[in-house]
Amino acid sequence: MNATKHKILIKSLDLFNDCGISNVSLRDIANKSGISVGNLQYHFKKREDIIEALYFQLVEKIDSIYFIKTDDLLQSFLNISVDIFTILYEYHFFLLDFITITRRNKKIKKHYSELSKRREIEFIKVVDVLIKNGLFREELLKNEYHSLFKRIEVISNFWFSSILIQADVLSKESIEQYSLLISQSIYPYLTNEAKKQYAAIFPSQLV
Amino acid sequence: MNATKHKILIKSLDLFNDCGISNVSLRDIANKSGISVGNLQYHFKKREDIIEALYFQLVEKIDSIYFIKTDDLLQSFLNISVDIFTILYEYHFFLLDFITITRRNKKIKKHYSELSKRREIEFIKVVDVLIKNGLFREELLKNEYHSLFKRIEVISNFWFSSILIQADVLSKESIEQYSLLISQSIYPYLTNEAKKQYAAIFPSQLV
DNA sequence: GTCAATATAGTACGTTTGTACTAAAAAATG
DNA sequence: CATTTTTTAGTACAAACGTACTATATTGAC
Repeated sequence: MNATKHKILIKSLDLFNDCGISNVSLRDIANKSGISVGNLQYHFKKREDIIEALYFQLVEKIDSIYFIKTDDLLQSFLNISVDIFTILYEYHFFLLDFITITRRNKKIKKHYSELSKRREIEFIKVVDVLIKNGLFREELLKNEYHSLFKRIEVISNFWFSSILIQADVLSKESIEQYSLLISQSIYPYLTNEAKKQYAAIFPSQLV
Repeated sequence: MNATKHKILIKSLDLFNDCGISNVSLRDIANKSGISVGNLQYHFKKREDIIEALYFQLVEKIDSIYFIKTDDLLQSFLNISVDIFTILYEYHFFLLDFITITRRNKKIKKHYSELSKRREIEFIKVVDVLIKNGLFREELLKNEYHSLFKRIEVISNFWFSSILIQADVLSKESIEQYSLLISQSIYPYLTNEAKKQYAAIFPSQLV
Protein backbone atom coordinates (compact mmCIF):
# COMPACT_ATOMS: atom_id res chain seq x y z
CA MET A 1 0.00 0.00 0.00
CA ASN A 2 0.90 3.62 -0.64
CA ALA A 3 3.05 5.04 2.17
CA THR A 4 0.88 8.09 2.77
CA LYS A 5 -2.28 6.05 2.75
CA HIS A 6 -0.68 3.70 5.25
CA LYS A 7 0.32 6.55 7.51
CA ILE A 8 -3.16 8.00 7.41
CA LEU A 9 -4.68 4.71 8.52
CA ILE A 10 -2.22 4.30 11.39
CA LYS A 11 -2.74 7.83 12.67
CA SER A 12 -6.50 7.60 12.24
CA LEU A 13 -6.53 4.41 14.26
CA ASP A 14 -4.57 6.08 17.05
CA LEU A 15 -6.88 9.06 17.14
CA PHE A 16 -10.07 7.00 16.93
CA ASN A 17 -8.91 4.72 19.73
CA ASP A 18 -7.90 7.61 21.97
CA CYS A 19 -10.68 10.10 21.36
CA GLY A 20 -13.60 8.21 19.93
CA ILE A 21 -14.65 8.38 16.33
CA SER A 22 -16.95 11.39 16.67
CA ASN A 23 -14.32 13.52 18.37
CA VAL A 24 -11.86 13.18 15.51
CA SER A 25 -12.17 15.52 12.54
CA LEU A 26 -10.50 15.19 9.18
CA ARG A 27 -8.37 18.15 10.16
CA ASP A 28 -7.16 16.27 13.22
CA ILE A 29 -6.21 13.29 11.10
CA ALA A 30 -4.42 15.45 8.56
CA ASN A 31 -2.47 17.24 11.31
CA LYS A 32 -1.46 14.06 13.06
CA SER A 33 -0.40 12.56 9.75
CA GLY A 34 1.61 15.65 8.84
CA ILE A 35 -0.27 16.22 5.61
CA SER A 36 -2.86 18.67 4.35
CA VAL A 37 -6.58 18.11 4.40
CA GLY A 38 -6.54 18.29 0.63
CA ASN A 39 -4.09 15.45 0.44
CA LEU A 40 -6.07 13.45 2.94
CA GLN A 41 -9.10 13.88 0.74
CA TYR A 42 -7.10 12.75 -2.24
CA HIS A 43 -6.39 9.39 -0.61
CA PHE A 44 -9.77 8.95 1.06
CA LYS A 45 -12.54 10.67 -0.82
CA LYS A 46 -15.03 10.23 2.04
CA ARG A 47 -14.43 10.18 5.76
CA GLU A 48 -16.33 6.92 5.90
CA ASP A 49 -13.77 5.32 3.58
CA ILE A 50 -11.17 5.55 6.34
CA ILE A 51 -13.43 3.76 8.78
CA GLU A 52 -14.28 1.09 6.24
CA ALA A 53 -10.62 0.53 5.45
CA LEU A 54 -9.85 0.08 9.14
CA TYR A 55 -12.77 -2.28 9.58
CA PHE A 56 -11.63 -4.55 6.80
CA GLN A 57 -8.09 -4.43 8.13
CA LEU A 58 -9.45 -5.68 11.43
CA VAL A 59 -11.51 -8.44 9.85
CA GLU A 60 -8.53 -9.61 7.83
CA LYS A 61 -6.32 -9.78 10.90
CA ILE A 62 -8.87 -11.78 12.83
CA ASP A 63 -9.51 -14.17 9.96
CA SER A 64 -5.82 -15.02 9.86
CA ILE A 65 -5.70 -16.52 13.34
CA TYR A 66 -8.27 -19.28 13.12
CA PHE A 67 -6.89 -22.68 13.96
CA ILE A 68 -7.55 -25.45 16.41
CA LYS A 69 -4.88 -27.75 17.76
CA THR A 70 -6.60 -31.12 17.79
CA ASP A 71 -4.32 -32.52 20.47
CA ASP A 72 -5.27 -29.92 23.06
CA LEU A 73 -8.82 -29.00 22.27
CA LEU A 74 -9.79 -27.21 25.46
CA GLN A 75 -6.70 -25.05 25.58
CA SER A 76 -7.09 -24.12 21.90
CA PHE A 77 -10.73 -23.28 22.44
CA LEU A 78 -9.88 -20.96 25.30
CA ASN A 79 -6.89 -19.46 23.51
CA ILE A 80 -8.76 -18.44 20.41
CA SER A 81 -11.11 -16.05 22.13
CA VAL A 82 -8.17 -14.30 23.76
CA ASP A 83 -6.25 -14.15 20.48
CA ILE A 84 -9.22 -12.53 18.82
CA PHE A 85 -9.67 -10.17 21.70
CA THR A 86 -6.07 -9.04 21.58
CA ILE A 87 -6.57 -7.92 18.00
CA LEU A 88 -9.85 -6.27 18.90
CA TYR A 89 -7.94 -4.26 21.48
CA GLU A 90 -5.83 -2.73 18.71
CA TYR A 91 -9.02 -1.54 17.03
CA HIS A 92 -11.09 -0.88 20.10
CA PHE A 93 -12.50 2.37 18.75
CA PHE A 94 -14.58 0.19 16.53
CA LEU A 95 -16.24 -1.66 19.39
CA LEU A 96 -16.67 1.51 21.43
CA ASP A 97 -18.58 3.10 18.56
CA PHE A 98 -20.18 -0.06 17.25
CA ILE A 99 -23.70 1.37 17.25
CA THR A 100 -22.74 4.68 15.68
CA ILE A 101 -20.78 2.96 12.94
CA THR A 102 -23.34 0.34 12.01
CA ARG A 103 -26.09 2.93 12.12
CA ARG A 104 -24.34 5.01 9.50
CA ASN A 105 -22.60 2.37 7.43
CA LYS A 106 -24.88 -0.32 6.05
CA LYS A 107 -22.01 -2.05 4.28
CA ILE A 108 -20.15 -2.69 7.52
CA LYS A 109 -23.37 -3.62 9.27
CA LYS A 110 -24.28 -6.22 6.67
CA HIS A 111 -20.77 -7.62 6.62
CA TYR A 112 -20.59 -7.92 10.38
CA SER A 113 -24.02 -9.48 10.55
CA GLU A 114 -23.01 -12.26 8.19
CA LEU A 115 -19.69 -12.68 9.98
CA SER A 116 -21.51 -13.13 13.24
CA LYS A 117 -23.77 -15.81 11.81
CA ARG A 118 -20.80 -17.75 10.47
CA ARG A 119 -19.07 -17.47 13.84
CA GLU A 120 -22.07 -18.90 15.60
CA ILE A 121 -22.21 -21.91 13.31
CA GLU A 122 -18.50 -22.52 13.84
CA PHE A 123 -18.91 -22.18 17.59
CA ILE A 124 -21.67 -24.78 17.71
CA LYS A 125 -19.58 -27.13 15.57
CA VAL A 126 -16.62 -26.80 17.91
CA VAL A 127 -18.84 -27.40 20.92
CA ASP A 128 -20.14 -30.57 19.27
CA VAL A 129 -16.59 -31.78 18.86
CA LEU A 130 -15.86 -30.92 22.48
CA ILE A 131 -18.91 -32.89 23.57
CA LYS A 132 -17.92 -35.88 21.45
CA ASN A 133 -14.45 -35.75 23.00
CA GLY A 134 -15.95 -35.83 26.46
CA LEU A 135 -14.88 -32.30 27.38
CA PHE A 136 -18.23 -30.50 27.34
CA ARG A 137 -21.39 -31.93 28.87
CA GLU A 138 -24.56 -32.41 26.85
CA GLU A 139 -27.17 -29.64 26.81
CA LEU A 140 -29.40 -29.64 29.88
CA LEU A 141 -31.60 -26.90 28.49
CA LYS A 142 -32.83 -26.24 24.98
CA ASN A 143 -30.38 -24.17 22.92
CA GLU A 144 -28.13 -23.87 25.93
CA TYR A 145 -24.98 -23.54 23.84
CA HIS A 146 -26.62 -21.15 21.45
CA SER A 147 -27.39 -19.04 24.47
CA LEU A 148 -23.80 -19.38 25.69
CA PHE A 149 -22.55 -18.19 22.32
CA LYS A 150 -24.78 -15.12 22.47
CA ARG A 151 -23.49 -14.22 25.90
CA ILE A 152 -19.89 -14.62 24.85
CA GLU A 153 -20.60 -12.55 21.75
CA VAL A 154 -22.07 -9.68 23.76
CA ILE A 155 -19.21 -9.74 26.22
CA SER A 156 -16.61 -9.88 23.45
CA ASN A 157 -18.17 -6.97 21.59
CA PHE A 158 -18.88 -4.78 24.59
CA TRP A 159 -16.38 -5.60 27.30
CA PHE A 160 -14.29 -2.57 26.38
CA SER A 161 -17.38 -0.40 26.48
CA SER A 162 -18.32 -1.87 29.82
CA ILE A 163 -14.96 -0.86 31.23
CA LEU A 164 -14.95 2.61 29.72
CA ILE A 165 -18.32 3.68 31.06
CA GLN A 166 -16.69 3.60 34.47
CA ALA A 167 -12.95 3.97 33.96
CA ASP A 168 -11.17 6.81 32.21
CA VAL A 169 -8.77 4.80 30.14
CA LEU A 170 -8.56 1.39 28.58
CA SER A 171 -5.49 -0.68 29.37
CA LYS A 172 -4.18 -4.03 28.23
CA GLU A 173 -5.26 -5.37 31.59
CA SER A 174 -8.74 -5.47 30.13
CA ILE A 175 -7.69 -8.39 27.96
CA GLU A 176 -6.82 -10.53 31.00
CA GLN A 177 -10.04 -9.58 32.73
CA TYR A 178 -11.88 -10.61 29.61
CA SER A 179 -10.04 -13.91 29.53
CA LEU A 180 -11.06 -14.62 33.10
CA LEU A 181 -14.68 -13.73 32.42
CA ILE A 182 -14.92 -15.98 29.39
CA SER A 183 -13.09 -18.94 30.84
CA GLN A 184 -15.20 -18.85 34.00
CA SER A 185 -18.37 -18.66 31.96
CA ILE A 186 -17.37 -21.86 30.19
CA TYR A 187 -16.30 -23.75 33.30
CA PRO A 188 -19.79 -24.93 34.31
CA TYR A 189 -20.21 -26.70 30.98
CA LEU A 190 -17.09 -28.82 31.35
CA THR A 191 -17.11 -32.50 32.22
CA ASN A 192 -15.19 -33.65 35.27
CA GLU A 193 -12.35 -34.74 33.04
CA ALA A 194 -12.20 -31.31 31.41
CA LYS A 195 -12.44 -29.58 34.78
CA LYS A 196 -9.19 -31.30 35.71
CA GLN A 197 -7.59 -29.93 32.56
CA TYR A 198 -9.01 -26.52 33.37
CA ALA A 199 -7.43 -26.67 36.82
CA ALA A 200 -4.08 -27.41 35.20
CA ILE A 201 -4.44 -24.48 32.80
CA PHE A 202 -5.66 -21.98 35.43
CA PRO A 203 -4.29 -23.19 38.78
CA SER A 204 -4.65 -19.71 40.28
CA GLN A 205 -8.43 -19.77 39.80
CA LEU A 206 -8.98 -22.69 42.18
CA VAL A 207 -10.52 -22.07 45.58
CA MET B 1 -43.49 19.20 36.96
CA ASN B 2 -44.26 21.96 34.48
CA ALA B 3 -46.39 20.68 31.58
CA THR B 4 -44.10 21.97 28.85
CA LYS B 5 -41.03 20.61 30.55
CA HIS B 6 -42.77 17.27 30.86
CA LYS B 7 -43.69 17.27 27.19
CA ILE B 8 -40.14 18.10 26.19
CA LEU B 9 -38.79 15.16 28.15
CA ILE B 10 -41.31 12.73 26.66
CA LYS B 11 -40.66 13.86 23.10
CA SER B 12 -36.90 13.92 23.62
CA LEU B 13 -37.04 10.37 24.91
CA ASP B 14 -38.98 9.26 21.83
CA LEU B 15 -36.55 10.92 19.48
CA PHE B 16 -33.46 9.71 21.30
CA ASN B 17 -34.76 6.15 21.37
CA ASP B 18 -35.68 6.18 17.69
CA CYS B 19 -32.79 8.08 16.15
CA GLY B 20 -29.92 7.94 18.60
CA ILE B 21 -28.79 10.83 20.68
CA SER B 22 -26.38 12.32 18.15
CA ASN B 23 -28.95 12.39 15.36
CA VAL B 24 -31.36 14.54 17.34
CA SER B 25 -30.89 18.31 17.31
CA LEU B 26 -32.52 20.83 19.60
CA ARG B 27 -34.56 21.95 16.61
CA ASP B 28 -35.88 18.41 16.20
CA ILE B 29 -36.92 18.30 19.82
CA ALA B 30 -38.59 21.71 19.61
CA ASN B 31 -40.51 20.70 16.48
CA LYS B 32 -41.67 17.40 17.91
CA SER B 33 -42.75 19.15 21.10
CA GLY B 34 -44.60 21.83 19.16
CA ILE B 35 -42.64 24.67 20.71
CA SER B 36 -39.93 27.06 19.60
CA VAL B 37 -36.23 26.53 20.12
CA GLY B 38 -36.23 29.64 22.30
CA ASN B 39 -38.80 28.12 24.58
CA LEU B 40 -36.94 24.84 24.69
CA GLN B 41 -33.85 26.73 25.77
CA TYR B 42 -35.87 28.47 28.45
CA HIS B 43 -36.73 25.14 30.08
CA PHE B 44 -33.38 23.44 29.50
CA LYS B 45 -30.50 25.84 29.36
CA LYS B 46 -28.11 23.24 28.00
CA ARG B 47 -28.75 20.30 25.73
CA GLU B 48 -27.00 18.12 28.28
CA ASP B 49 -29.59 19.07 30.90
CA ILE B 50 -32.22 17.13 28.97
CA ILE B 51 -30.08 14.02 28.93
CA GLU B 52 -29.30 14.36 32.62
CA ALA B 53 -32.96 14.78 33.47
CA LEU B 54 -33.81 11.63 31.54
CA TYR B 55 -30.99 9.72 33.20
CA PHE B 56 -32.17 10.58 36.69
CA GLN B 57 -35.74 9.72 35.70
CA LEU B 58 -34.50 6.31 34.69
CA VAL B 59 -32.52 5.78 37.88
CA GLU B 60 -35.49 6.78 39.98
CA LYS B 61 -37.78 4.34 38.19
CA ILE B 62 -35.34 1.49 38.63
CA ASP B 63 -34.74 2.27 42.30
CA SER B 64 -38.46 1.98 42.95
CA ILE B 65 -38.71 -1.70 41.99
CA TYR B 66 -36.26 -3.32 44.37
CA PHE B 67 -37.81 -6.00 46.50
CA ILE B 68 -37.32 -9.66 47.19
CA LYS B 69 -40.11 -12.03 48.11
CA THR B 70 -38.51 -14.20 50.77
CA ASP B 71 -40.92 -17.08 50.19
CA ASP B 72 -39.91 -17.55 46.57
CA LEU B 73 -36.30 -16.51 46.41
CA LEU B 74 -35.32 -17.97 43.06
CA GLN B 75 -38.31 -16.62 41.22
CA SER B 76 -37.80 -13.16 42.74
CA PHE B 77 -34.16 -13.20 41.83
CA LEU B 78 -34.96 -14.02 38.22
CA ASN B 79 -37.84 -11.56 38.07
CA ILE B 80 -35.88 -8.57 39.23
CA SER B 81 -33.46 -8.56 36.34
CA VAL B 82 -36.35 -8.65 33.90
CA ASP B 83 -38.20 -5.89 35.75
CA ILE B 84 -35.14 -3.71 35.55
CA PHE B 85 -34.64 -4.55 31.94
CA THR B 86 -38.19 -3.61 31.05
CA ILE B 87 -37.57 -0.12 32.36
CA LEU B 88 -34.25 0.04 30.58
CA TYR B 89 -36.12 -0.68 27.37
CA GLU B 90 -38.11 2.52 27.81
CA TYR B 91 -34.84 4.44 27.97
CA HIS B 92 -32.80 2.34 25.62
CA PHE B 93 -31.25 5.35 23.90
CA PHE B 94 -29.21 5.69 27.02
CA LEU B 95 -27.68 2.22 26.77
CA LEU B 96 -27.16 2.55 23.03
CA ASP B 97 -25.12 5.70 23.56
CA PHE B 98 -23.63 4.75 26.89
CA ILE B 99 -20.06 5.48 25.84
CA THR B 100 -20.85 8.78 24.17
CA ILE B 101 -22.83 9.97 27.18
CA THR B 102 -20.34 8.99 29.87
CA ARG B 103 -17.51 10.39 27.79
CA ARG B 104 -19.12 13.80 27.74
CA ASN B 105 -20.93 13.88 31.05
CA LYS B 106 -18.75 13.23 34.07
CA LYS B 107 -21.64 13.69 36.47
CA ILE B 108 -23.59 10.81 34.96
CA LYS B 109 -20.44 8.73 34.67
CA LYS B 110 -19.60 9.15 38.33
CA HIS B 111 -23.16 8.46 39.40
CA TYR B 112 -23.41 5.32 37.33
CA SER B 113 -20.06 4.10 38.53
CA GLU B 114 -21.14 4.30 42.16
CA LEU B 115 -24.50 2.76 41.32
CA SER B 116 -22.76 -0.16 39.70
CA LYS B 117 -20.59 -0.77 42.73
CA ARG B 118 -23.61 -0.78 45.03
CA ARG B 119 -25.40 -3.20 42.73
CA GLU B 120 -22.49 -5.58 42.82
CA ILE B 121 -22.44 -5.63 46.62
CA GLU B 122 -26.18 -6.27 46.67
CA PHE B 123 -25.82 -9.04 44.12
CA ILE B 124 -23.18 -10.85 46.15
CA LYS B 125 -25.31 -10.51 49.28
CA VAL B 126 -28.31 -12.05 47.52
CA VAL B 127 -26.18 -14.87 46.19
CA ASP B 128 -24.97 -15.56 49.73
CA VAL B 129 -28.57 -15.84 50.86
CA LEU B 130 -29.33 -18.15 47.96
CA ILE B 131 -26.38 -20.34 48.90
CA LYS B 132 -27.46 -20.46 52.53
CA ASN B 133 -30.95 -21.46 51.40
CA GLY B 134 -29.52 -24.31 49.36
CA LEU B 135 -30.47 -22.81 45.99
CA PHE B 136 -27.04 -21.82 44.67
CA ARG B 137 -23.97 -24.03 44.93
CA GLU B 138 -20.78 -22.86 46.62
CA GLU B 139 -18.06 -21.24 44.50
CA LEU B 140 -15.90 -23.74 42.66
CA LEU B 141 -13.55 -21.05 41.38
CA LYS B 142 -12.22 -17.94 43.06
CA ASN B 143 -14.55 -14.94 42.66
CA GLU B 144 -16.86 -17.02 40.53
CA TYR B 145 -19.95 -15.04 41.48
CA HIS B 146 -18.15 -11.76 41.09
CA SER B 147 -17.35 -12.89 37.59
CA LEU B 148 -20.98 -13.91 37.04
CA PHE B 149 -22.11 -10.47 38.14
CA LYS B 150 -19.76 -8.80 35.69
CA ARG B 151 -21.08 -10.90 32.83
CA ILE B 152 -24.67 -10.16 33.73
CA GLU B 153 -23.81 -6.49 34.00
CA VAL B 154 -22.27 -6.37 30.53
CA ILE B 155 -25.19 -8.22 29.00
CA SER B 156 -27.71 -6.01 30.77
CA ASN B 157 -26.01 -2.85 29.65
CA PHE B 158 -25.27 -3.89 26.09
CA TRP B 159 -27.84 -6.43 25.02
CA PHE B 160 -29.80 -3.77 23.15
CA SER B 161 -26.62 -2.64 21.45
CA SER B 162 -25.82 -6.21 20.56
CA ILE B 163 -29.15 -6.58 18.83
CA LEU B 164 -28.98 -3.26 17.04
CA ILE B 165 -25.60 -3.77 15.43
CA GLN B 166 -27.30 -6.45 13.37
CA ALA B 167 -31.02 -5.69 13.32
CA ASP B 168 -32.64 -2.48 12.12
CA VAL B 169 -35.09 -1.99 14.93
CA LEU B 170 -35.41 -2.85 18.57
CA SER B 171 -38.58 -4.61 19.66
CA LYS B 172 -40.00 -5.70 22.98
CA GLU B 173 -39.04 -9.22 21.98
CA SER B 174 -35.54 -8.26 23.02
CA ILE B 175 -36.67 -8.32 26.64
CA GLU B 176 -37.69 -11.97 26.44
CA GLN B 177 -34.47 -12.89 24.69
CA TYR B 178 -32.60 -11.14 27.46
CA SER B 179 -34.57 -13.01 30.09
CA LEU B 180 -33.66 -16.32 28.45
CA LEU B 181 -30.00 -15.38 28.26
CA ILE B 182 -29.79 -14.37 31.89
CA SER B 183 -31.76 -17.27 33.30
CA GLN B 184 -29.72 -19.78 31.34
CA SER B 185 -26.51 -18.19 32.50
CA ILE B 186 -27.61 -18.73 36.09
CA TYR B 187 -28.80 -22.30 35.65
CA PRO B 188 -25.38 -23.95 36.02
CA TYR B 189 -24.96 -22.44 39.48
CA LEU B 190 -28.18 -23.90 40.84
CA THR B 191 -28.32 -26.85 43.23
CA ASN B 192 -30.34 -29.90 42.21
CA GLU B 193 -33.19 -28.68 44.39
CA ALA B 194 -33.17 -25.29 42.68
CA LYS B 195 -32.93 -26.91 39.25
CA LYS B 196 -36.26 -28.56 39.98
CA GLN B 197 -37.75 -25.16 40.80
CA TYR B 198 -36.21 -23.77 37.63
CA ALA B 199 -37.85 -26.52 35.60
CA ALA B 200 -41.18 -25.56 37.10
CA ILE B 201 -40.67 -21.88 36.28
CA PHE B 202 -39.40 -22.47 32.72
CA PRO B 203 -40.88 -25.80 31.59
CA SER B 204 -40.41 -24.84 27.94
CA GLN B 205 -36.64 -24.66 28.35
CA LEU B 206 -36.25 -28.35 29.22
CA VAL B 207 -34.74 -30.69 26.65
C1' DG C 1 13.81 16.33 -21.75
C1' DT C 2 8.92 16.44 -22.53
C1' DC C 3 4.55 15.25 -21.28
C1' DA C 4 1.21 12.91 -18.59
C1' DA C 5 -0.12 11.05 -14.24
C1' DT C 6 0.12 11.20 -9.45
C1' DA C 7 0.46 13.55 -5.19
C1' DT C 8 0.15 17.55 -2.20
C1' DA C 9 -1.40 22.05 -0.39
C1' DG C 10 -4.55 25.73 0.32
C1' DT C 11 -8.84 27.95 0.11
C1' DA C 12 -13.57 28.42 0.07
C1' DC C 13 -18.41 26.99 0.43
C1' DG C 14 -22.62 25.29 2.28
C1' DT C 15 -24.71 23.13 6.33
C1' DT C 16 -25.60 22.16 10.77
C1' DT C 17 -25.42 22.89 15.51
C1' DG C 18 -25.71 24.77 20.21
C1' DT C 19 -26.81 28.69 22.29
C1' DA C 20 -27.06 33.78 23.28
C1' DC C 21 -30.06 37.62 22.89
C1' DT C 22 -34.29 40.39 22.28
C1' DA C 23 -38.96 41.18 22.29
C1' DA C 24 -43.60 39.98 22.68
C1' DA C 25 -47.35 37.40 24.90
C1' DA C 26 -49.50 35.17 28.82
C1' DA C 27 -50.10 34.41 33.57
C1' DA C 28 -49.77 35.66 38.20
C1' DT C 29 -49.82 38.99 41.89
C1' DG C 30 -51.40 42.61 44.74
C1' DC D 1 -56.44 47.39 36.86
C1' DA D 2 -51.46 47.91 37.03
C1' DT D 3 -47.09 45.73 37.24
C1' DT D 4 -44.18 41.93 37.80
C1' DT D 5 -42.93 37.30 36.66
C1' DT D 6 -43.10 33.53 33.78
C1' DT D 7 -43.38 31.64 29.37
C1' DT D 8 -42.97 31.70 24.43
C1' DA D 9 -41.16 32.90 19.75
C1' DG D 10 -37.90 34.57 16.52
C1' DT D 11 -33.49 35.96 15.06
C1' DA D 12 -28.74 35.97 14.95
C1' DC D 13 -24.12 34.35 15.63
C1' DA D 14 -19.91 31.90 16.02
C1' DA D 15 -17.81 27.54 15.55
C1' DA D 16 -17.00 23.18 13.42
C1' DC D 17 -17.28 20.06 9.92
C1' DG D 18 -17.17 17.47 5.50
C1' DT D 19 -15.91 18.12 1.16
C1' DA D 20 -15.55 20.40 -3.48
C1' DC D 21 -12.38 22.95 -6.15
C1' DT D 22 -8.09 24.97 -7.90
C1' DA D 23 -3.35 25.39 -8.28
C1' DT D 24 1.25 23.85 -7.57
C1' DA D 25 4.76 20.30 -7.00
C1' DT D 26 6.61 15.74 -7.65
C1' DT D 27 7.21 11.51 -9.98
C1' DG D 28 7.24 8.30 -13.80
C1' DA D 29 7.18 6.86 -18.75
C1' DC D 30 9.06 7.05 -23.17
